[in-house]
Amino acid sequence: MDTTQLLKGVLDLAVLAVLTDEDGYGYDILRRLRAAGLDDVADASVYGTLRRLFQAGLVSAYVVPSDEGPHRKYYALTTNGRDQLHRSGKVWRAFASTMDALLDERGVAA
Amino acid sequence: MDTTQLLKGVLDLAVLAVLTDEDGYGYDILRRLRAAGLDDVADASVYGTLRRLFQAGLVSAYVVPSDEGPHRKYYALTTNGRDQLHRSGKVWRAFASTMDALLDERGVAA
DNA sequence: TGACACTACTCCGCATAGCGATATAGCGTT
DNA sequence: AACGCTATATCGCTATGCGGAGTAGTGTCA
Repeated sequence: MDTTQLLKGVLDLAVLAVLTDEDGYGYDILRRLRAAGLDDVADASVYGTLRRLFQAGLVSAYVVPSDEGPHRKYYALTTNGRDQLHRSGKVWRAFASTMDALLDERGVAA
Repeated sequence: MDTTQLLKGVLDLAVLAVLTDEDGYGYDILRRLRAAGLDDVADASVYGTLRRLFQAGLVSAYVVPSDEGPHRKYYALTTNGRDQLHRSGKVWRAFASTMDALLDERGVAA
């Protein structure tokens, strides 16, 4: 199968999570996600996600000029974003447990 | 957020998995999924998934008349379906581990 | 100088897939 | 007759990740 479909609904969560490390700009967040093992994330997906999170008030944004390239648009978690992160985290854990149990009981092992 | 998005790409896997129990028809598969904890699965999603799995050759189908209602369209795993189930299972486990690690390292606990 | 590569962001349009609504239909219960 | 449960199918909507193209700034290397 395609990991593309698995990302649906989870990318928001992953982006919020890596932003707990420290504020970050799109391209950097992309690198953090890939470093975390989400190799197949496309850049357009991250930028799109950040725009949605911003519109939802889960992250704030500020632009910083850079010496070594184009300007950077930094994003930071808002209080709402932090709350949402923990809510979504719980939902994800519950969902993953359900799936794991479903597979375990039927001998679909890793 | 919505468990709807989390289901993307996983419903195929879940349907294949519950079919290892025994052959099943759509409505029954829906009940098995809900019994397994996937409460929010909609019937249309299951029927759509079964049609796709059938077209992909992962399940076979046969119709059985019923004494207690409308006819039932039974689906059974094919060899390809069984192979796919284990492949998809591995992909899912790997993906879930990646996400868990990403969340764990940032203190996003359940 | 020109070609290229990496960084960094944006926009357009596509594809996938789950869902709500609706329709059809058989059966049992009230 | 009306309702509800079982059972399937179809239509169109929607969300969201992605590919591709474009725009820029910087540095490298021949």
